[in-house]
Amino acid sequence: MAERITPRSENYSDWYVDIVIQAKLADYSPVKGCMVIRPRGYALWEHMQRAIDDMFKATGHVNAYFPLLIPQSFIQREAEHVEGFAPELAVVTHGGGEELEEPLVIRPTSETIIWSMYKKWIQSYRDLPLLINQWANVMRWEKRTRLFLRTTEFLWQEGHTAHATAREAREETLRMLDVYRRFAEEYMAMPVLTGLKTDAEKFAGAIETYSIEAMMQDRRALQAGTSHFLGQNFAKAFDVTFQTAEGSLDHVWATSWGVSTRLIGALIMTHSDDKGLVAPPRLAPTQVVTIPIFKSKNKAEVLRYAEGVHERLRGRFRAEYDSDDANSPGWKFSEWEMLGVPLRVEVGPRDMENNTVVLVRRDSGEKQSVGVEEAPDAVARLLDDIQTALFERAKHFREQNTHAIDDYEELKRFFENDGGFAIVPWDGSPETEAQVKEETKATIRVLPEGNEKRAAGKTAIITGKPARHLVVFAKAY
RNA sequence: CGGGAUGUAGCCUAGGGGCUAAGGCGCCUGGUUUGGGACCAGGAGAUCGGAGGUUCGAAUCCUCUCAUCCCGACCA
Repeated sequence: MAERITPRSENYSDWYVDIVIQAKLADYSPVKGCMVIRPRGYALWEHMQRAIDDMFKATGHVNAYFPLLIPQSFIQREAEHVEGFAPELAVVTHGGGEELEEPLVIRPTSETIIWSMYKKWIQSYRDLPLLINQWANVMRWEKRTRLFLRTTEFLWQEGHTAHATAREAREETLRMLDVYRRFAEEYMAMPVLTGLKTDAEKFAGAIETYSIEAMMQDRRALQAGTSHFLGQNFAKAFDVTFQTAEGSLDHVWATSWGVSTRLIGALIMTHSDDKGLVAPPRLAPTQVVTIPIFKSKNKAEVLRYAEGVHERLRGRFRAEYDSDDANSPGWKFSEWEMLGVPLRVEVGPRDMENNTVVLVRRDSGEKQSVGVEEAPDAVARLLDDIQTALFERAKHFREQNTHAIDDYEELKRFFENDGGFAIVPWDGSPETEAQVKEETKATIRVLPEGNEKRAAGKTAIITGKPARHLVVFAKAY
C-alpha cells in the first residue's frame, strides 16, 4: 500500500514525518521552514486552544491582539533580549514600493511591543495586575526546521502580565506553569516534569524561566511550554512605572508564558505507534467513527441500522460515519487508525441480528460487543478509559527511562546508549553544565521544585563538590 | 551554516546520451465484492524539482539553484 509508515524502530524521524503527512495533520509549503496546518491538524490545535483558553479565563486573563510588525529599535531596547533574538529575526525593509525609514521586524515574540503599550496603560497600582494573553503567529528564522516541532512561522499564545510586586509576578509565573502542567496531563495525556531552567537555557530577557518537559518515545526531552519571571527588565527598558498606594513610583514586575503548535508534535511523539496517529480522546478531531459492514444482499438494512448507531453517537461525541462502498472495511479500519481516531464502531449483519455493535480501541486494539442501547454510554466510558490509559502508559514509559545517576562515566554511557532522563547531582556551575553538554549532548532540562533539599549530602558529578542541585539531564529536541 | 543522501504522474519506483518515458499504488467509468488494507475490464494523468549550458539529439552529461531527509553547528 502507498501509505506506509516507517516503523519507529527503523527511523524515528522518518516515522514522525510519516505520521504528520499521512494522518493529514500538515503539509510542506513552498516556503522553506513553513508548513500548512491541514484541517485535521488544525482541529487538534482548536481543541487545545479551547481548553487552554478556558483555563486562562478561569485564572483571570483576557485576550487581546498586538500587531505582527515591531519597530526594529524596540527589540534592541533590552540587551539580553536583542542578543537572544537578533539571529533569527525576519525584517521588513520595504513597504508600498519604498524603503522604510525604520525596518520592521516580524515578531519573534511580543514582549517589546506589548510593553511599549503597557507604558501608556499603566499609571497606578490600581491598573495592576494587568493580565493579557494573545493568540498569534510568530516568526523565527530557524536553520533546521521540523514539522510542528520547529518551524519558521508558528502559532502560539503568549501571556504578558504586569504586577505591582515581585512576589505577585512570581506567583503568576508558577500559576501559569501549573496551568500548562494540568493541560498537558489532563488533555494531552502527557506527563510532564516542571521546574526551573538554568541560566544557559532561559529565555533572553528573563530573570527566571520555568518549563514543562515531556519525554518522547525516543527518550528525548521536549520542552512543551515555558513560563518566565521577567522581573523589571522590560519595565525598565520601556520605562513602565506606576504609583504605589504610598505614593512612590516603582517599575512594574512582569511575566510572560507561552505554548505553541509544537504541542501537536509533542502529542504525536508521546502516543502514536507504527499504525499511525494516536490522539487522546479529549483532543482528537474525531472521537469515534462508525463503519458499516455489509454484503450486497443486505446493504440497505445494514446501512439503515448503522446510521441509527451513528445518530445515537453524533450529538454527544465528535463522530463520523464512513459508509463509502468503494473501500473494504479492512481498508477503512487501517485508514481511521492512521488518522488517530480513538474508538471505532463496527456495525455488521451479526450485530444487526443481535442488536449490538462492536467497539474497538485505537490504543490497545481491544474489541468488545455492546448492546446498541448502551453504545453511547459505553463509548463515553471507553473514551475516558483510553484517555487514562494513554497517560498511564506514557508515565510508565517515562519512569522506566528515568534513572538516578551519580557517576559521570555512567552518565556518559547512559547517553551513548538508550538515554532518557537522568537525575544527576550538580554543583550548580555553568562550566560543569557546559562540559556535560559538550561531551554527552545532554542538557539540563529542569531543576525540579525542592531539588536542593534532595541534593543534600550528595556529591556532584565531574567536580566532586557537594551537590547544590539534583537536576534532570536529557537530550532534547 | 558545514558534511551526506534524494528529487521522474497525487504516492512509490524503473530507465544513466538516440524511436511514442515504463510499471505498481492511488484516481475516474462500469460491473462484481465487503467482519483487517478485494477483483475484473476500460480510461485520464508527466513539458523527468527549477534555470542555464554542452550536443545533431538531454530524464540521462556539466554548472548553478530550490526543496526534503539524515549527521553536525545553532536553537527563550
